[in-house]
Amino acid sequence: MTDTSNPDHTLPSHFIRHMIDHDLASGKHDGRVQTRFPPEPNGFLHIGHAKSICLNFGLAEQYQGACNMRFDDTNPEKESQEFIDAIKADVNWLGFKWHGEVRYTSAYFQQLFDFALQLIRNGKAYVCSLTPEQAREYRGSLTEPGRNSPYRERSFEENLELFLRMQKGEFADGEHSLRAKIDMSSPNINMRDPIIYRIRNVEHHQTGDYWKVYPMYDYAHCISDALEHITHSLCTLEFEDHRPLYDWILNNLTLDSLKNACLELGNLPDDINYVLPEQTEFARLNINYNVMSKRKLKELVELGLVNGWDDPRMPTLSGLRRRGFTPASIRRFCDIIGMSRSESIVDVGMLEHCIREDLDEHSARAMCVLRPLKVTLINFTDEQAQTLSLPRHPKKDIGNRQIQFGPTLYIDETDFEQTPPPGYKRLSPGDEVRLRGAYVIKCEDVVRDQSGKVIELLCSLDPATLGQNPQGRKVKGVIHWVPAEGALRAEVRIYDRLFNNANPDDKVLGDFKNCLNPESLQVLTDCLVEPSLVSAAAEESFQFEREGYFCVDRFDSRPDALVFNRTVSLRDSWTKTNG
RNA sequence: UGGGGUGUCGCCAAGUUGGUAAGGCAUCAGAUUUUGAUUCUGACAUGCGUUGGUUCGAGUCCAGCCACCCCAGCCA
Repeated sequence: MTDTSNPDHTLPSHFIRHMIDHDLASGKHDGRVQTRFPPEPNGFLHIGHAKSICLNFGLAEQYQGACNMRFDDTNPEKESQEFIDAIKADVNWLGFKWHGEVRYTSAYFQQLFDFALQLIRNGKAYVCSLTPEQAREYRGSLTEPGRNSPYRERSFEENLELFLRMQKGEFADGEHSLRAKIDMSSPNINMRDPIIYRIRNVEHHQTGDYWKVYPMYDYAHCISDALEHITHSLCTLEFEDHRPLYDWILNNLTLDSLKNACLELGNLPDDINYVLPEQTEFARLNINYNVMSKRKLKELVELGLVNGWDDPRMPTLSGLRRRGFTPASIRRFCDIIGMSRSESIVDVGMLEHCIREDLDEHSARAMCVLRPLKVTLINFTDEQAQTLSLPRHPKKDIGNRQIQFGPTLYIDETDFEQTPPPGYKRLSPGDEVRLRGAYVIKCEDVVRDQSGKVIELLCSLDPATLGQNPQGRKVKGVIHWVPAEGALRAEVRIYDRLFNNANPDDKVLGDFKNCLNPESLQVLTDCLVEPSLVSAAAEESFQFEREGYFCVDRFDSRPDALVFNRTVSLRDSWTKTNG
């Protein structure tokens, strides 16, 4: 990635790296680091997932280990192949390579089922026939212990028979469940005989209609980790209370059976010491002015409040991509936000900083006039027209672009002010300004329509100012422009934050949708871009000088009808302090 | 009022076995600049949720408070 051009960027230390260093020093996993990224394919990935992706894949890279890509697909009702495809595309786009083939928890359903049989045989699991409502009642509450299920002491023969019949499809959803026999009075509710298998008579996107019982996350995840010989199982804070269960499941299965299954799957080099995986939690990512929950993002999509999962205003990876964010900028962001166990809300300015940093260095410059205002040069004729050559980048030598300079051109409406405020450095009546890469011009007259709106500026040009400063006076400002001859019409989509409130999740708002920013999308259809942009490729990024960074929309832009998305504006210390 | 966590600058976040508060973002000031961009320079926590205690010395140890987050899906 572009990190190679930034030798200053060193990997920050954090508690997970410290832990791994410690494990490695003690020889715990024979010096191996095996991680995994385990999304459920029930939605699109967002920037919060990027944190996890960068962590898991990044750690594997740093320690010469490996990171598996695994779809945690134990709940067929909410999942689909569409999401699987989108997630794989996003991870690839971010630039990470997973170890071997893509894994699926569903590919372990048989092993998982066999391990359940083992638990039943050893009296560690039983079939419970309480209804969901009754089960909730028996579970107790946060402050009161639960009560044992009346089915808790069924014989193992009966449990075995019932569980087999559950899988045969003899029962309706919810009629029975398989539960781990742990402790109904545990202060940790996850340990009150958690359900590990439920009946679901539905088709699974990977396994079809073969299975009638599906394992729960807590049961499947730890075993899947063990089967893939994961050394460090990293997840977010809300799973902290699940860790005792993660360990309980693995510790109540025989180590040999786990190891053998792992060996059979080819996930364990036979000369290596088999150690069970351990779960470690980190804080999930929150960014102000954004929502990060899959449920809320899905709601925005389904209610049509945004134009799909890849709407450029969405914090999804596909949205950020379409907006013009680069994989390098997102990886960099994940690096600088750090890793800790304290819940925090990162300023969206950090993300903006990362994309500006990347695009400033790598994107070509170009000129685009968002709101065209005609300028006619009164002392310059068609015969004097010439071709100007401007560098594509102010610091890096990536060639030049050609621009026609003639007597008619366009500047931005906002670069002219009839009565300029103090400190104004643009064009105003009787004043001079430089046209970027060209001459200094002076506003001699203003043409208005009946309503008084300025529709044209008549300016004079100082022929001695091409490539050099005028004698005896200082010209304060530089503005961008586009030639009337050859400029291309373009649509430019300007995006603002999706929410007006820094914390859309705040309960006092009632609903997060109450603070949607009605002006988050502004479409400008009469923009003019310089001729060199005819050859702009889909997704290519440019800095439109003095405006910001823009990319060619990967879906809607055509050579004869260009569409640009503003990724982010330039930093601006002028409009920040003035209107 | 059960259990599990977290509290270091406006926002993130480092802080080895206690030794006298890294860095980034943002902000402010100045320099350079044919992008009010970039770049550069400088400023920005006697303070580490709070109250006590131990100590020559505490963000780091101890105790008590306070605040916030997570958990009662046959979701993940």
